Amino acid sequence: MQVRQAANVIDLLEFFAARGHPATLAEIADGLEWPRSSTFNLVGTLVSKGYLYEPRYRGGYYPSPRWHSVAVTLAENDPLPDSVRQLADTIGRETGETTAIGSMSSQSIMFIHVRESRQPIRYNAEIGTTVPLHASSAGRAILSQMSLKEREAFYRKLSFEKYSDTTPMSVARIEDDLREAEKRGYHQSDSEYITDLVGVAMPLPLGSRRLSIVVAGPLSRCLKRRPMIAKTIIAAMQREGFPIELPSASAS
Amino acid sequence: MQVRQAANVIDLLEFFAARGHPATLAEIADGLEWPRSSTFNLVGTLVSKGYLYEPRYRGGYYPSPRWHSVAVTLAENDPLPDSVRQLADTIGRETGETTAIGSMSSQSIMFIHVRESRQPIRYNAEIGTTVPLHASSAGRAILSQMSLKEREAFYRKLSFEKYSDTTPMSVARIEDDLREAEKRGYHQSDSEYITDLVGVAMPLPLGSRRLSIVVAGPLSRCLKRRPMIAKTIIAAMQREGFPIELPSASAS
DNA sequence: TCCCAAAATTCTTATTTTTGAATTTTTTGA
DNA sequence: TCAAAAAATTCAAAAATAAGAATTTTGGGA
Repeated sequence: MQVRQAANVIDLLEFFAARGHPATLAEIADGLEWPRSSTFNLVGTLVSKGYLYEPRYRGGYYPSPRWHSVAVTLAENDPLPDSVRQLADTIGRETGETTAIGSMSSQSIMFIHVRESRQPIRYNAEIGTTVPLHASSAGRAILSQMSLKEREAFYRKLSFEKYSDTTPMSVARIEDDLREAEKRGYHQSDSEYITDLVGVAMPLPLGSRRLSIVVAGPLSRCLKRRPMIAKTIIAAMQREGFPIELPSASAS
Repeated sequence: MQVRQAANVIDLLEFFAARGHPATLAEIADGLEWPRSSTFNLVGTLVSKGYLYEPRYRGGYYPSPRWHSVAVTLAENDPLPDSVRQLADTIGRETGETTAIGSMSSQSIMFIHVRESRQPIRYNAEIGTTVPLHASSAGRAILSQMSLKEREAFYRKLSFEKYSDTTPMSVARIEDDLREAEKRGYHQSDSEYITDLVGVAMPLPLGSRRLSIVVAGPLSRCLKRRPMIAKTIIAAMQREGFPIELPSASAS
């Protein structure tokens, strides 16, 4: 069950991030299509908590700098090593495509670092974007780091949803993909979740964290380049001292 | 009316900021004294929004780096000039007491920048801390920048709450304080809101923003030093080119 | 491999919250 | 200065949620 007002807090935060300047109650209500009275209650709660304030008298509300100080504290405690950021940056520069670091998150994989391509047509992802674990190369690069037992636990909860014609729709198909990736030496995807989107991914174990690195871009530019992109990723990983592993799909 | 689940999102965020590492559902539920099922729903909502993730498989949840990227965007759009931060730092260093920049926020004043004293006994405030507009020197330094008409609008909504023996309990008393501050050349407070806390404040108009700067510390150390602290504040403001104003309490 | 304890997840209704409409306050323009 | 419009705030019925208890799943130890 979704907690509506928790989602509303997030929507309000993103509303302000997109807007970039204060908004009155009426502007918030109109912008998010919320009833005035609901907006009034939510804003009042966040004001009383110290997370919204009125920068100018009757000039509307804006998130207080407290968000920033809390977020910095959180980020300091959950550090992604600079070497990993640099790896993504290097690979992003060399391939010219959007490059991201993925981490498992429930049924999905979440990007915890993103280096966007500058091409006019590119894969637009941001930190926090999630994609299905089983229907993406970044996801399968994480699945391949799990034991068969762990994967089976995951499959038990998985409900297959058809995002496109190429979305894998069975456990057998996913396991096949993992075996093929092992032979090939890298994970790949072709419009399984987002139409026209092609990806190449490698597992990126980091201590006990299971991460993956993925390069993704439009079909037109990337489909044929997949082997070359994989070569670029693997070369950069070796240069920077990351282990190259594609554990057997049947490993226990 | 308070929106419970909005407050819960904030509490969860601060729970993680204080904890510094991932927590399982059970740990969150115990730590915040929430029912398991409610915790389950709230965490699920934040996960689906991309604001919580599982850094390690079954290793508990942690806020995703998305908080950080959104908070940075927000902070970039609501900049407090570096000159103001430097002013607070200078004054904090020179007085040895906690120094803050206040901004109006509904019925209160919120600290949007804080430079904490390093003394073992000191005023502990953080970004986002609020204090009553009428019962603090930082607040009256903001009130003094408002026209009588605006102040009257504020007084109409004000409900007088007795925080201590010296809390001002009438409009006349507040207006008296403003007049005295005008003669004195600075605003001051003595345990009006927090017992044992003494403050000295100056208005800090910044374009159309009405800010104030306040130095606050324990009674034992600060009561007699108030004139000296005021001198330090004013000298620093003049050096750094900030206007010294104590608008008449009766200005329209 | 099985069993047990702990954690996660589901389910249902009593309770709380949401929100449309009404009211009050503030701002704008004449 | 006044009137009209816009914004903020209140309120109570309607609707959605919270959370206790039950169930299922997981991980660790024998």
